[in-house]
Amino acid sequence: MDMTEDFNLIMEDFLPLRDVVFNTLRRAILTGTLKPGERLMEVHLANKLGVSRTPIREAIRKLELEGLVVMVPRKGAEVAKISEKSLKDVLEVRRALDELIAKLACSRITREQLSELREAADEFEKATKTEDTSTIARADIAFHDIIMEATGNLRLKQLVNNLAEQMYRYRFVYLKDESKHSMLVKEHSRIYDAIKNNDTEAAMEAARIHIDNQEKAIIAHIRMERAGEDKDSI
Amino acid sequence: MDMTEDFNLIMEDFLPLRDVVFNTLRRAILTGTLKPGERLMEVHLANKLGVSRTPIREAIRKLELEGLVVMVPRKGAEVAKISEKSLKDVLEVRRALDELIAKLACSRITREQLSELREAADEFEKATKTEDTSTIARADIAFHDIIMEATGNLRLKQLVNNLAEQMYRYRFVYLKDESKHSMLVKEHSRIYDAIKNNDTEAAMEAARIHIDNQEKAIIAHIRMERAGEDKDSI
DNA sequence: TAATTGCACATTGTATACAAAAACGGAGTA
DNA sequence: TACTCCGTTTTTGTATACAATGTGCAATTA
Repeated sequence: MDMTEDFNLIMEDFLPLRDVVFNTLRRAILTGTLKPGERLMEVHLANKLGVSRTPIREAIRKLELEGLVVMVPRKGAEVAKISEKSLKDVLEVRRALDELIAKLACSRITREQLSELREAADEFEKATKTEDTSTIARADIAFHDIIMEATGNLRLKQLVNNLAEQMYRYRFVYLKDESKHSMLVKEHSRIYDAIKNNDTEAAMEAARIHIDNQEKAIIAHIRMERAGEDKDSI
Repeated sequence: MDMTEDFNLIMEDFLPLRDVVFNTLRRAILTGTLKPGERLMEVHLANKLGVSRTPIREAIRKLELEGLVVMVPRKGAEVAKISEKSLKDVLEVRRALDELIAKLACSRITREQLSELREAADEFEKATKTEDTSTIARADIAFHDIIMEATGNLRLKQLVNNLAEQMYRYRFVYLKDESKHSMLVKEHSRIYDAIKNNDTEAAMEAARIHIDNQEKAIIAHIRMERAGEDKDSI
């Protein structure tokens, strides 16, 4: 192999190698270091990461079930391609789940969580002033994590995390556009207000709008990206 | 080991052994042959199924990500315990997804699918007359599969399948009770009518009621089961 | 008797070896 | 040139070997 990919083992001490490899490969896929359609060859990865084939294979089994890689029989694993259709599918589900999250949060949020949420919303507004996209992204995640936590539903959390990963590489898209920042701040405020007032309908509506806007930005971005690239896979 | 579990390799020809093992173990867990908390010891399973440890381990990695087994570090895998809380979490999510399915099916179902759905509803009614629970279960699954297919959302299908598995062993509970059969038939009819008339609100409502009734039956069953058993795990 | 140490064994974690199938390439032929 | 056949190589699929860690039991000691 001529190319030297720029990823290395993510050392999380005392985790089994398979999990270390799993996290490493997952991050590489989600950040785009491993590109859609790229083959994952076991010996190659094993040499690159300095482990044997066994942990590599076990990590690939998990990535397979997570949908990040697809297996071609007797050929091995390759990074899953993300079509516009599959992204729309994901967003369709996320919309429903985000509405559920908003609804549950309304009835279950505690006083402390509510004040944390207020702070997180303020933090987000402050972050949009810094113009640093990754700071903004962190603040956005923090805000939504609090709402997620308030639902008290672990399974829901797990599912949404998994779905969120599928669109990870597009997260920055809708945060980079400064003209949208004030709108995002307003949307967060609406969500906060609705939850505070225990107004289920308003909370769900606000969550829906929030996702809709993300969807528009992401789809637009993908179309652009596709126009500039080669063919049918994004 | 003194006990002889009654499961054998499910032979699906030309699938890699790891997938055969995966299906075998999954079915064993879902049907209760492998009980919650039971340890999955690699050599034991390997001998029992007549393969080496490698496919066993790879199958376990997938079951792990699916949530059917949990790993205890340096101790190995054991069948996940299902608490009432986690089941409620699952059902809460399923309710939202089933409403989404109903909504999408309303707007996207084709003429053929609609007539298939009519037939499936009739088949279900017929099945309830046979008194054979597994026949009824099959008919129920067939009915819901058609609606699922009509949504055209693969990701949604995948998620719901996974969630459904978590409650698989309780599926029979709400189908065994004959007194509920006429109600189930009515519920299916309501769902069919709503979808046929493209009445989104009614379809979602009907789906919600359908799940609510399942939830009640399952929770009641679990409480009974728990009362008759030992301790805190179901 | 109760506690503790140490050893043997059981079990997982990781690496390697072997088998089989598919991909590749080159020689030969029309 | 285009095409096919055949062997070589690469790569996955499966099995086994080795390492490391935990667990239980017995023997020893206070």
